[in-house]
Amino acid sequence: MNRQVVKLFKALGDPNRIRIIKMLEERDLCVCEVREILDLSNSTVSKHLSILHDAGLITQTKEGKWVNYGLNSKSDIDMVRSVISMLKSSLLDDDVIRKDSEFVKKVDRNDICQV
Amino acid sequence: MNRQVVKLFKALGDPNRIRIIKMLEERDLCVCEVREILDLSNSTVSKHLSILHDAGLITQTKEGKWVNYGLNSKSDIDMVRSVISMLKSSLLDDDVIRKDSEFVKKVDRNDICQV
DNA sequence: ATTACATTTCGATAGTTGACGAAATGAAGG
DNA sequence: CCTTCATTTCGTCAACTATCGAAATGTAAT
Repeated sequence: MNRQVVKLFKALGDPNRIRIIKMLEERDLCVCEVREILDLSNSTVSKHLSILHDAGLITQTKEGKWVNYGLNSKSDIDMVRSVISMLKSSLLDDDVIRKDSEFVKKVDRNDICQV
Repeated sequence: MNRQVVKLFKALGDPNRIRIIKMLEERDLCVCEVREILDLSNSTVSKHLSILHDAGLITQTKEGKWVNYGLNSKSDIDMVRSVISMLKSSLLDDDVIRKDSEFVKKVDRNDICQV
């Protein structure tokens, strides 16, 4: 059967990846910004992002030495758009998610990105 | 952070559980009907159903020696209702899902349930 | 072309998951 | 209360996943 749907839900079945999706609601982010917020290694964050990308949930664009990841809100796939908009109205009262969002708003890539 | 959301997506991140959800769109089913269709052991099916139940996606009601599982379309949780209705309009063209649905329509519990 | 730094890939490892069969539990009817 | 049969729980095992650090790759500026 259709593995894309399973892949989509699998991608969302991890707390760190949900946090990433919610952070990307604020703005596009690079690997090292996400690393700083989630407090994981670069390689782990890169892997999480590639899983989300593979599921069609996020886009990936090069900008100089950075790779910007953003929500794929314009996806061709109905279910991807639905899930993204569904998540937009969820977890609004979650402390971790709220803190993450604040951090994303405040932080400047040039301050925190030094591997 | 809120583990319920993660639990929900984890529950849906398995092809057999997606098949179960889609079967339950046809009608309520007991463990051994699902076992027959998915061709898994009883214990495995029971586990899958308990994961879906734990995620709030399905209801569980005793009927004599059977336990009927059904979609929790009236859930209090927005995201559960959204996901259920989202899945209703998905995978309509999937061969496995279509075959499963046909099977569910045709089959009688009393014919197939003998462990 | 060398350095600096962001990112990805690789190899290893601990923890989780999906599967089974066997044993335990529960419910209905003799 | 004994049997039957649906279901759940338990113990085990193989496969998968999340994580890390190290090595490899990519890109910009010196």
